Amino acid sequence: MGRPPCCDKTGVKKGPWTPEEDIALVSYIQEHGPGNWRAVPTHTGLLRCSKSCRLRWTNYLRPGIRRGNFTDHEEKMIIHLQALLGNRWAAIASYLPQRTDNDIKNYWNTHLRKKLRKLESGLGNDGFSSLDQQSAIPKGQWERRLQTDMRTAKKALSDALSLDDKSLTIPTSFSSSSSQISYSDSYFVKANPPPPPAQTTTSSTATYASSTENISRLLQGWMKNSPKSASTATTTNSSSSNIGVGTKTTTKTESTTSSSDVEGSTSKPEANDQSIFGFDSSSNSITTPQSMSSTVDDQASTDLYFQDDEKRKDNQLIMKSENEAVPFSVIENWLFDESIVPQGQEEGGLFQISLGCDDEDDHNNTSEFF
DNA sequence: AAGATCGTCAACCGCGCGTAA
DNA sequence: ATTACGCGCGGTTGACGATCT
Repeated sequence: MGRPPCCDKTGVKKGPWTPEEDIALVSYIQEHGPGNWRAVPTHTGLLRCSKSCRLRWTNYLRPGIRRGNFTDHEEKMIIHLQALLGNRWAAIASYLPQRTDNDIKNYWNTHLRKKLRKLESGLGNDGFSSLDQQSAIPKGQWERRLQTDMRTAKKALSDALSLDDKSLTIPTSFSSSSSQISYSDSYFVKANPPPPPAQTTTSSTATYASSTENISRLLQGWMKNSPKSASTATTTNSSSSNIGVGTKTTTKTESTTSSSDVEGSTSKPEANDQSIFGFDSSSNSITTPQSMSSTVDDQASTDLYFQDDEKRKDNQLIMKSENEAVPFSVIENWLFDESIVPQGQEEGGLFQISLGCDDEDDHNNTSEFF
Protein backbone atom coordinates (compact mmCIF):
# COMPACT_ATOMS: atom_id res chain seq x y z
CA MET A 1 0.00 0.00 0.00
CA GLY A 2 1.58 3.20 -1.08
CA ARG A 3 1.73 6.18 1.12
CA PRO A 4 -1.10 8.51 0.31
CA PRO A 5 -0.17 12.03 -0.60
CA CYS A 6 -0.10 14.33 2.37
CA CYS A 7 -2.83 16.27 0.78
CA ASP A 8 -4.78 16.44 -2.35
CA LYS A 9 -2.33 17.64 -4.91
CA THR A 10 -4.93 19.06 -7.16
CA GLY A 11 -5.74 22.64 -6.55
CA VAL A 12 -2.93 23.06 -4.11
CA LYS A 13 -1.07 26.26 -4.46
CA LYS A 14 2.69 26.25 -4.36
CA GLY A 15 5.35 28.84 -4.30
CA PRO A 16 5.93 31.90 -2.23
CA TRP A 17 3.35 32.89 0.30
CA THR A 18 1.50 36.10 -0.08
CA PRO A 19 0.86 38.46 2.81
CA GLU A 20 -2.81 37.65 2.55
CA GLU A 21 -2.13 33.99 3.00
CA ASP A 22 0.11 34.74 5.91
CA ILE A 23 -2.59 36.74 7.55
CA ALA A 24 -5.08 33.99 7.07
CA LEU A 25 -2.74 31.48 8.56
CA VAL A 26 -1.74 33.64 11.47
CA SER A 27 -5.31 34.52 12.20
CA TYR A 28 -6.28 30.93 12.25
CA ILE A 29 -3.48 29.99 14.56
CA GLN A 30 -4.29 32.87 16.78
CA GLU A 31 -7.67 31.45 17.22
CA HIS A 32 -6.96 27.77 17.38
CA GLY A 33 -3.33 27.51 18.19
CA PRO A 34 -0.82 25.63 16.12
CA GLY A 35 -1.24 21.99 15.45
CA ASN A 36 -3.84 19.98 13.65
CA TRP A 37 -2.30 21.19 10.46
CA ARG A 38 -4.47 19.00 8.41
CA ALA A 39 -7.41 21.12 9.34
CA VAL A 40 -5.73 24.40 8.60
CA PRO A 41 -6.26 24.57 4.85
CA THR A 42 -9.90 23.70 5.11
CA HIS A 43 -10.62 26.10 7.89
CA THR A 44 -8.66 28.96 6.49
CA GLY A 45 -9.62 28.47 2.92
CA LEU A 46 -5.99 28.46 2.00
CA LEU A 47 -5.17 26.51 -1.08
CA ARG A 48 -2.08 25.17 0.58
CA CYS A 49 -1.30 21.75 1.81
CA SER A 50 -1.04 21.20 5.51
CA LYS A 51 2.66 20.69 5.39
CA SER A 52 3.14 23.92 3.61
CA CYS A 53 1.16 25.70 6.30
CA ARG A 54 3.17 24.12 9.04
CA LEU A 55 6.40 24.98 7.34
CA ARG A 56 5.40 28.53 6.76
CA TRP A 57 4.42 28.89 10.36
CA THR A 58 7.40 27.12 11.79
CA ASN A 59 10.00 28.84 9.74
CA TYR A 60 8.66 32.31 9.26
CA LEU A 61 5.51 33.26 11.03
CA ARG A 62 6.13 31.72 14.38
CA PRO A 63 6.99 34.26 17.02
CA GLY A 64 10.39 34.26 18.54
CA ILE A 65 12.48 33.51 15.54
CA ARG A 66 15.27 35.65 14.34
CA ARG A 67 16.41 35.79 10.79
CA GLY A 68 19.57 36.69 9.05
CA ASN A 69 22.77 38.04 10.53
CA PHE A 70 24.24 35.03 12.19
CA THR A 71 26.70 36.14 14.79
CA ASP A 72 30.16 34.75 15.19
CA HIS A 73 29.01 33.07 18.30
CA GLU A 74 26.17 31.41 16.53
CA GLU A 75 28.50 30.36 13.76
CA LYS A 76 30.77 28.74 16.23
CA MET A 77 27.96 26.97 17.90
CA ILE A 78 26.67 25.70 14.63
CA ILE A 79 30.05 24.42 13.68
CA HIS A 80 30.52 22.78 17.03
CA LEU A 81 27.16 21.21 16.96
CA GLN A 82 27.38 20.14 13.39
CA ALA A 83 30.63 18.42 14.17
CA LEU A 84 29.04 16.75 17.11
CA LEU A 85 25.66 15.92 15.72
CA GLY A 86 26.11 15.87 12.00
CA ASN A 87 23.38 17.27 9.84
CA ARG A 88 20.78 17.01 12.50
CA TRP A 89 19.53 20.47 11.95
CA ALA A 90 16.56 20.25 14.21
CA ALA A 91 18.77 19.16 17.05
CA ILE A 92 21.18 21.94 16.31
CA ALA A 93 18.36 24.41 16.10
CA SER A 94 17.21 23.35 19.52
CA TYR A 95 20.33 24.96 20.88
CA LEU A 96 19.57 28.13 19.03
CA PRO A 97 15.95 28.62 19.83
CA GLN A 98 15.62 31.72 17.79
CA ARG A 99 16.82 30.01 14.69
CA THR A 100 14.94 27.52 12.64
CA ASP A 101 16.43 24.33 11.42
CA ASN A 102 15.85 25.46 7.89
CA ASP A 103 17.69 28.67 8.51
CA ILE A 104 20.60 26.91 10.08
CA LYS A 105 20.68 24.36 7.35
CA ASN A 106 20.71 27.03 4.70
CA TYR A 107 23.36 28.96 6.51
CA TRP A 108 25.49 25.91 6.81
CA ASN A 109 25.09 24.98 3.20
CA THR A 110 25.65 28.40 1.83
CA HIS A 111 28.16 29.92 4.19
CA LEU A 112 29.79 27.66 6.66
CA ARG A 113 30.43 24.65 4.52
CA LYS A 114 31.97 26.85 1.95
CA LYS A 115 34.15 28.53 4.51
CA LEU A 116 35.25 25.22 5.85
CA ARG A 117 36.04 23.96 2.40
CA LYS A 118 38.12 26.99 1.78
CA LEU A 119 40.01 26.40 4.92
CA GLU A 120 40.30 22.77 4.14
CA SER A 121 41.98 23.51 0.90
CA GLY A 122 44.18 25.95 2.70
CA LEU A 123 45.10 23.44 5.32
CA GLY A 124 45.66 20.52 3.05
CA ASN A 125 44.27 17.08 3.33
CA ASP A 126 44.22 16.98 7.04
CA GLY A 127 42.24 20.08 7.40
CA PHE A 128 38.56 20.21 7.73
CA SER A 129 37.90 17.21 5.68
CA SER A 130 36.94 15.42 8.81
CA LEU A 131 34.18 17.83 9.36
CA ASP A 132 32.68 17.16 6.06
CA GLN A 133 33.18 13.52 6.57
CA GLN A 134 31.15 13.91 9.67
CA SER A 135 28.11 14.68 7.74
CA ALA A 136 28.61 11.56 5.77
CA ILE A 137 28.52 9.36 8.81
CA PRO A 138 25.73 6.91 8.52
CA LYS A 139 23.01 7.55 10.98
CA GLY A 140 23.70 4.53 13.06
CA GLN A 141 27.24 5.52 13.63
CA TRP A 142 26.89 8.92 15.01
CA GLU A 143 25.53 7.70 18.25
CA ARG A 144 28.58 5.60 18.79
CA ARG A 145 30.74 8.48 17.84
CA LEU A 146 28.81 10.59 20.20
CA GLN A 147 29.53 8.17 22.97
CA THR A 148 33.16 8.38 22.16
CA ASP A 149 32.88 12.10 22.09
CA MET A 150 31.29 12.13 25.44
CA ARG A 151 33.97 10.02 26.97
CA THR A 152 36.57 12.33 25.67
CA ALA A 153 34.45 15.18 26.78
CA LYS A 154 34.25 13.78 30.22
CA LYS A 155 37.95 13.69 30.49
CA ALA A 156 38.37 17.13 29.07
CA LEU A 157 35.72 18.50 31.32
CA SER A 158 37.11 16.83 34.37
CA ASP A 159 40.48 18.20 33.60
CA ALA A 160 39.35 21.61 32.70
CA LEU A 161 36.67 22.15 35.23
CA SER A 162 37.84 19.87 37.99
CA LEU A 163 34.38 18.62 38.34
CA ASP A 164 33.44 15.71 40.39
CA ASP A 165 33.37 12.58 38.37
CA LYS A 166 30.03 11.62 39.66
CA SER A 167 28.37 14.47 38.04
CA LEU A 168 29.93 13.61 34.77
CA THR A 169 29.02 10.05 34.40
CA ILE A 170 29.09 9.31 30.79
CA PRO A 171 26.30 7.38 29.30
CA THR A 172 26.99 3.84 28.51
CA SER A 173 23.98 3.31 26.45
CA PHE A 174 21.57 5.28 24.46
CA SER A 175 18.10 4.47 23.69
CA SER A 176 18.81 3.52 20.18
CA SER A 177 15.70 1.82 19.10
CA SER A 178 15.31 4.73 16.86
CA SER A 179 17.49 7.48 15.67
CA GLN A 180 16.09 9.68 18.33
CA ILE A 181 18.03 10.15 21.49
CA SER A 182 16.09 9.65 24.59
CA TYR A 183 16.10 12.27 27.20
CA SER A 184 14.95 12.98 30.59
CA ASP A 185 12.91 16.02 31.28
CA SER A 186 14.71 16.79 34.41
CA TYR A 187 17.91 17.26 32.60
CA PHE A 188 16.37 19.70 30.35
CA VAL A 189 14.54 21.93 32.67
CA LYS A 190 16.71 22.21 35.62
CA ALA A 191 19.71 23.83 34.21
CA ASN A 192 20.41 27.16 35.69
CA PRO A 193 21.30 29.76 33.21
CA PRO A 194 24.83 31.00 33.51
CA PRO A 195 25.47 34.63 34.09
CA PRO A 196 25.12 36.58 30.92
CA PRO A 197 28.21 36.03 28.90
CA ALA A 198 30.44 38.77 27.73
CA GLN A 199 28.79 40.19 24.72
CA THR A 200 30.66 39.25 21.67
CA THR A 201 28.32 40.65 19.19
CA THR A 202 26.43 43.25 18.34
CA SER A 203 24.22 43.16 15.60
CA SER A 204 20.77 44.32 16.18
CA THR A 205 17.95 41.96 15.87
CA ALA A 206 17.78 41.54 12.23
CA THR A 207 14.30 40.51 11.75
CA TYR A 208 13.27 40.48 8.22
CA ALA A 209 10.96 43.25 7.58
CA SER A 210 8.80 42.98 4.66
CA SER A 211 5.60 44.15 3.27
CA THR A 212 4.19 41.75 5.70
CA GLU A 213 5.76 43.52 8.53
CA ASN A 214 2.39 44.94 8.26
CA ILE A 215 0.99 41.65 9.14
CA SER A 216 2.29 42.30 12.54
CA ARG A 217 0.51 45.59 12.55
CA LEU A 218 -2.63 44.21 11.09
CA LEU A 219 -2.61 41.58 13.67
CA GLN A 220 -1.30 43.60 16.48
CA GLY A 221 -2.36 42.08 19.65
CA TRP A 222 -3.42 38.91 18.09
CA MET A 223 -1.45 36.93 20.54
CA LYS A 224 -3.07 38.81 23.33
CA ASN A 225 -6.37 37.53 22.27
CA SER A 226 -5.34 34.04 21.75
CA PRO A 227 -7.28 31.72 23.97
CA LYS A 228 -4.18 29.77 24.68
CA SER A 229 -2.23 32.72 25.76
CA ALA A 230 -4.97 33.92 27.94
CA SER A 231 -5.11 30.71 29.78
CA THR A 232 -1.51 29.80 30.04
CA ALA A 233 0.52 32.86 29.99
CA THR A 234 0.58 36.40 30.88
CA THR A 235 2.65 37.35 28.00
CA THR A 236 2.48 37.13 24.47
CA ASN A 237 1.98 40.17 22.54
CA SER A 238 5.56 40.44 21.51
CA SER A 239 5.12 37.81 18.99
CA SER A 240 3.65 39.90 16.32
CA SER A 241 6.92 41.60 15.89
CA ASN A 242 8.35 38.51 14.56
CA ILE A 243 6.02 37.93 11.84
CA GLY A 244 8.89 38.75 9.69
CA VAL A 245 7.48 37.18 6.74
CA GLY A 246 10.00 37.81 4.15
CA THR A 247 8.88 36.19 1.07
CA LYS A 248 11.22 37.02 -1.65
CA THR A 249 8.41 38.39 -3.63
CA THR A 250 7.70 40.95 -1.04
CA THR A 251 10.95 42.24 0.27
CA LYS A 252 14.19 41.35 1.78
CA THR A 253 14.76 44.65 3.41
CA GLU A 254 16.06 44.19 6.85
CA SER A 255 15.22 46.36 9.72
CA THR A 256 15.46 46.20 13.37
CA THR A 257 12.42 45.16 15.16
CA SER A 258 10.62 48.09 16.47
CA SER A 259 10.65 48.20 20.15
CA SER A 260 7.05 49.04 20.29
CA ASP A 261 6.36 45.77 18.76
CA VAL A 262 8.34 43.82 21.17
CA GLU A 263 7.76 45.56 24.37
CA GLY A 264 4.91 45.00 26.59
CA SER A 265 5.54 41.53 27.70
CA THR A 266 5.96 41.49 31.34
CA SER A 267 6.36 38.02 32.53
CA LYS A 268 8.60 35.36 31.32
CA PRO A 269 8.58 31.65 31.42
CA GLU A 270 10.51 30.06 34.17
CA ALA A 271 14.06 31.00 33.70
CA ASN A 272 15.15 27.50 34.12
CA ASP A 273 12.95 26.49 31.34
CA GLN A 274 15.49 27.89 29.09
CA SER A 275 18.32 25.79 28.09
CA ILE A 276 21.54 27.50 28.64
CA PHE A 277 22.05 27.66 24.99
CA GLY A 278 18.78 29.26 24.57
CA PHE A 279 19.72 31.80 27.08
CA ASP A 280 23.16 32.12 25.85
CA SER A 281 22.46 32.43 22.26
CA SER A 282 19.92 35.04 22.79
CA SER A 283 21.85 37.12 25.13
CA ASN A 284 24.94 36.77 23.22
CA SER A 285 23.72 37.86 19.98
CA ILE A 286 21.60 40.72 20.94
CA THR A 287 22.87 43.66 22.76
CA THR A 288 20.48 46.47 22.69
CA PRO A 289 18.20 46.54 25.64
CA GLN A 290 15.14 46.53 23.60
CA SER A 291 16.34 43.68 21.57
CA MET A 292 17.28 41.89 24.66
CA SER A 293 13.84 42.16 26.00
CA SER A 294 12.45 41.18 22.73
CA THR A 295 14.55 38.14 22.72
CA VAL A 296 13.42 36.97 26.03
CA ASP A 297 9.87 37.72 25.35
CA ASP A 298 9.96 36.16 22.01
CA GLN A 299 11.35 33.08 23.49
CA ALA A 300 8.72 33.18 26.08
CA SER A 301 5.95 33.39 23.65
CA THR A 302 7.52 30.81 21.53
CA ASP A 303 7.72 28.45 24.39
CA LEU A 304 4.25 29.13 25.43
CA TYR A 305 2.70 28.81 22.13
CA PHE A 306 4.47 26.56 19.94
CA GLN A 307 5.73 23.62 21.75
CA ASP A 308 9.26 24.77 21.32
CA ASP A 309 9.97 23.22 24.60
CA GLU A 310 8.71 19.97 23.36
CA LYS A 311 10.73 20.24 20.26
CA ARG A 312 13.78 21.13 22.19
CA LYS A 313 13.27 18.36 24.58
CA ASP A 314 12.92 15.95 21.79
CA ASN A 315 16.03 17.06 20.17
CA GLN A 316 18.35 18.02 22.86
CA LEU A 317 21.16 15.82 23.51
CA ILE A 318 20.50 14.14 26.72
CA MET A 319 22.41 11.11 27.60
CA LYS A 320 21.67 8.78 30.33
CA SER A 321 23.50 6.03 32.05
CA GLU A 322 22.01 3.46 34.34
CA ASN A 323 22.31 5.58 37.39
CA GLU A 324 23.34 8.96 36.37
CA ALA A 325 23.17 11.26 33.51
CA VAL A 326 25.27 13.97 32.18
CA PRO A 327 23.67 17.11 33.30
CA PHE A 328 22.76 18.79 30.15
CA SER A 329 24.03 22.04 31.41
CA VAL A 330 27.49 20.65 31.50
CA ILE A 331 27.46 20.01 27.83
CA GLU A 332 26.01 23.35 27.20
CA ASN A 333 28.52 24.99 29.41
CA TRP A 334 31.17 23.13 27.68
CA LEU A 335 30.25 24.56 24.37
CA PHE A 336 29.54 27.87 25.87
CA ASP A 337 32.81 28.04 27.71
CA GLU A 338 34.74 27.32 24.63
CA SER A 339 33.16 30.10 22.82
CA ILE A 340 34.20 32.67 25.33
CA VAL A 341 37.62 31.39 26.02
CA PRO A 342 40.13 33.97 25.01
CA GLN A 343 41.95 33.22 21.87
CA GLY A 344 44.88 30.99 22.34
CA GLN A 345 43.34 29.19 25.24
CA GLU A 346 40.96 27.19 23.25
CA GLU A 347 42.99 24.08 23.28
CA GLY A 348 41.18 22.59 26.22
CA GLY A 349 37.82 23.11 24.72
CA LEU A 350 35.52 21.14 22.63
CA PHE A 351 37.63 21.49 19.59
CA GLN A 352 40.05 19.22 21.17
CA ILE A 353 37.47 16.59 21.42
CA SER A 354 37.79 14.03 18.78
CA LEU A 355 34.75 13.09 16.91
CA GLY A 356 35.61 9.56 16.66
CA CYS A 357 38.33 7.34 15.48
CA ASP A 358 40.07 9.71 13.15
CA ASP A 359 41.50 11.65 15.96
CA GLU A 360 44.37 12.88 14.01
CA ASP A 361 42.27 14.46 11.39
CA ASP A 362 40.03 16.01 13.86
CA HIS A 363 42.82 17.73 15.58
CA ASN A 364 42.87 20.30 12.93
CA ASN A 365 40.02 21.84 14.58
CA THR A 366 37.61 24.47 13.71
CA SER A 367 39.01 26.96 16.09
CA GLU A 368 41.39 27.92 13.41
CA PHE A 369 38.43 28.67 11.37
CA PHE A 370 37.96 31.87 13.22
C1' DA B 1 23.67 47.01 -21.96
C1' DA B 2 22.89 42.23 -22.10
C1' DG B 3 23.62 37.63 -21.25
C1' DA B 4 25.89 34.18 -18.24
C1' DT B 5 27.05 32.61 -13.94
C1' DC B 6 26.87 32.47 -9.05
C1' DG B 7 24.86 32.81 -4.43
C1' DT B 8 21.05 32.78 -1.40
C1' DC B 9 17.09 31.05 0.67
C1' DA B 10 12.04 29.96 0.73
C1' DA B 11 9.58 26.16 -0.23
C1' DC B 12 8.81 21.43 -1.68
C1' DC B 13 9.37 16.42 -1.42
C1' DG B 14 9.91 11.98 0.46
C1' DC B 15 10.66 9.33 4.32
C1' DG B 16 10.64 7.89 9.21
C1' DC B 17 8.57 7.98 13.63
C1' DG B 18 4.92 8.07 17.03
C1' DT B 19 0.36 7.13 18.06
C1' DA B 20 -4.50 6.26 18.01
C1' DA B 21 -7.91 3.25 16.29
C1' DA C 1 -0.37 -6.82 15.93
C1' DT C 2 -1.62 -4.03 12.20
C1' DT C 3 -2.88 -0.04 9.81
C1' DA C 4 -3.71 4.74 8.82
C1' DC C 5 -2.72 9.19 9.85
C1' DG C 6 -0.33 13.37 11.29
C1' DC C 7 3.82 15.51 12.15
C1' DG C 8 8.65 16.55 11.87
C1' DC C 9 13.09 16.10 9.72
C1' DG C 10 16.69 16.39 6.26
C1' DG C 11 17.78 16.77 1.42
C1' DT C 12 16.87 19.11 -2.65
C1' DT C 13 14.96 22.34 -5.93
C1' DG C 14 13.97 26.49 -8.21
C1' DA C 15 13.17 31.41 -8.27
C1' DC C 16 15.28 35.54 -7.83
C1' DG C 17 18.85 39.00 -7.07
C1' DA C 18 23.74 40.09 -7.44
C1' DT C 19 27.89 39.92 -9.73
C1' DC C 20 30.78 38.98 -13.53
C1' DT C 21 32.13 38.95 -18.43
